Amino acid sequence: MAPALLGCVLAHETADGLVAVELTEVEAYTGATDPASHAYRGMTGRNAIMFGPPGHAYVYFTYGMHFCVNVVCQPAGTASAVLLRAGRVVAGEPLARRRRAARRAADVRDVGVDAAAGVTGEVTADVPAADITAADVTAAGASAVRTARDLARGPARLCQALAITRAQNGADFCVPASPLRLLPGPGTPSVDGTPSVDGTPSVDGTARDDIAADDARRRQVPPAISAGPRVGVTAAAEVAWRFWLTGDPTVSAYRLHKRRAR
DNA sequence: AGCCAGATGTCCT
DNA sequence: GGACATCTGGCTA
Repeated sequence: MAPALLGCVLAHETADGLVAVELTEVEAYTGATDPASHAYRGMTGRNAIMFGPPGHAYVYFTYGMHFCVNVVCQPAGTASAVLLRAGRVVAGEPLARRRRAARRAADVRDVGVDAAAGVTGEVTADVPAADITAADVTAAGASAVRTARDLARGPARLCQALAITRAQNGADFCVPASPLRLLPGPGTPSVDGTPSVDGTPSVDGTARDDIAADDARRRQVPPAISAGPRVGVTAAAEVAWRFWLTGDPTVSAYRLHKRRAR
């Protein structure tokens, strides 16, 4: 299921508008046989959704501040899920950018940087990085999201960009009327390996050059899929169940898990 | 590339 | 009561 989800489009429509991402990175967790899975030790209040029917969202809260979303993949009774780790924004980029910038400004304010108070609405989306001075960065809240690639690059960033929280835990990805939907995308291979042409969503006009160039490339060459160890897990750290679109700039950086000192 | 803080839910002893 | 987490962003070197 995990590599099959690459190239599919995850869309979430809220009162603020629609944001959609093409999935570029995922991780598989098999449940009862997988020491890294939340379901490894059986059902609990948190992981109950994973034991339910497939096609639903399992959302969990971690590190005291982040949400991550999984797709439940096995029939009811068998816990198994695919973590959605990263994607490229293909619709609603301005809204995604506002959500990410708002989160960053809040973080900065919380640690007492007054400059963050001035951050509102759009950030420096079209300013070349070289033109941004250190003072500008500080004035903008030290950390405005400046590149399209980072909007959903990482599981918690993806949830921020799509406004996925605990409220979406258990949501059905496969109901056409649902605000949260999972759809075939431009990079979704057909059964014989030929990329599908139908149903290609239009990219709204604000995509950055690096993303646009990569979009153009992937329309000509079917994206290759790479596999490697999962990020941030201690148990079963060697299992290569992380899958991503080879060379895609929106794939997150690999980080070895580090245990926190007391 | 590596180290660190942040902030809280979850699950174990 | 306590360890740790399917993470991110800022900093140092």
